[in-house]
Amino acid sequence: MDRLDRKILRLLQEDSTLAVADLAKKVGLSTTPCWRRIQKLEEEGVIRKRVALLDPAKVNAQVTVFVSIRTSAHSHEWLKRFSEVVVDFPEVVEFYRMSGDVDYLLRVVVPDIAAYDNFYKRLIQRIEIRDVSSSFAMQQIKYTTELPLDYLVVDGGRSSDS
Amino acid sequence: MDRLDRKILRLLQEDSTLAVADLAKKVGLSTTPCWRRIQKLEEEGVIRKRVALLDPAKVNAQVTVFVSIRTSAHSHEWLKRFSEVVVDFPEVVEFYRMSGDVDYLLRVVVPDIAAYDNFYKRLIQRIEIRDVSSSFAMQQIKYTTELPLDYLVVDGGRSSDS
DNA sequence: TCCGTCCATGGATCGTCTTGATCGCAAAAT
DNA sequence: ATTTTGCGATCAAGACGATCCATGGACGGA
Repeated sequence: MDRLDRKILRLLQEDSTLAVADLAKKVGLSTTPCWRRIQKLEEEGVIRKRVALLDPAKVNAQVTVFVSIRTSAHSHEWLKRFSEVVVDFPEVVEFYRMSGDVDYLLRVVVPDIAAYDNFYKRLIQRIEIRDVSSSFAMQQIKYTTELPLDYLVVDGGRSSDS
Repeated sequence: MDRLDRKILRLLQEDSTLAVADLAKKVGLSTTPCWRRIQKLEEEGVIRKRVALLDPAKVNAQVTVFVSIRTSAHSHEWLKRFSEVVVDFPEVVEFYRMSGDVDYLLRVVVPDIAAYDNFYKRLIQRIEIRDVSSSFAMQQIKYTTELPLDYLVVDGGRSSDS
């Protein structure tokens, strides 16, 4: 994993439709070794998958709600079922177990407040939850799937190269 | 926008490397009209872009921190500068303006707590912020870039088809 | 010096994309 | 009832990119 791999990852995170030849040119390699590096990154699982990102507004899923859940002392069974139920909802796009005050945090995506209410009802109908609190996002100022590559350990030192 | 478009979107959200011919087969079309639909969805901006998703652990960015920011009455200038500064950090992968108690919510991705501390210092060094509170995620139970397509308005009624 | 690793280059093959043309069906319009 | 219109199916063909192989050269370490 060196500076060149990092460049490749940076570019593919932005646009995975780039042709290998173009990618190679930008990275400063010829196509064959560039192609091999991509293969390796995929084999190693550094590149997990390639997906299409949709416009939330265009698919009528423009409202984000963060749902904080507190759950004082529950059985292992409950936790298991809780996870399964939550993960099943396509509206739940992120789901974290947290430290501190809140136990679980969900990011839920819906068209509007009415749809969120409906989602909420369906959720608490499928599993009993103690303490729930919802916060609505007014605006999504940044959303990216690009992970920072600054922390990658490269063998050639920490060149913070483009 | 009909049931077939929805199927196409569903599949491309999962895996954008699917060949048009295979996609067409799964959708129940022949390749040419399927290809034309994909083009249209891209022109219309329903499909925003195609990207590679990386494994957070493999790029040393496995820790998620949610940062809640409260900011009692600030100037428009401050808000503008605040947004610019925050968006600039590659560690900030999501950034929302919220309703209710918290004013802004960030999702920050770093390798460990030490790196978060460093990030935090760099942030408050670049802009003065009143009230900040950080919550660490212990576990990422679900993370998907797939938006729910159940709310899409299709002309052929609400067939909740595969 | 010798070896191993990595790159550049060129070429060959193969699959896929992309486009155009034509035909047929079915629903909507007149 | 007939026409129009809007898909989709099918066929065909050229362009393009991915993939793989073989060769030769540069560089650093043992």
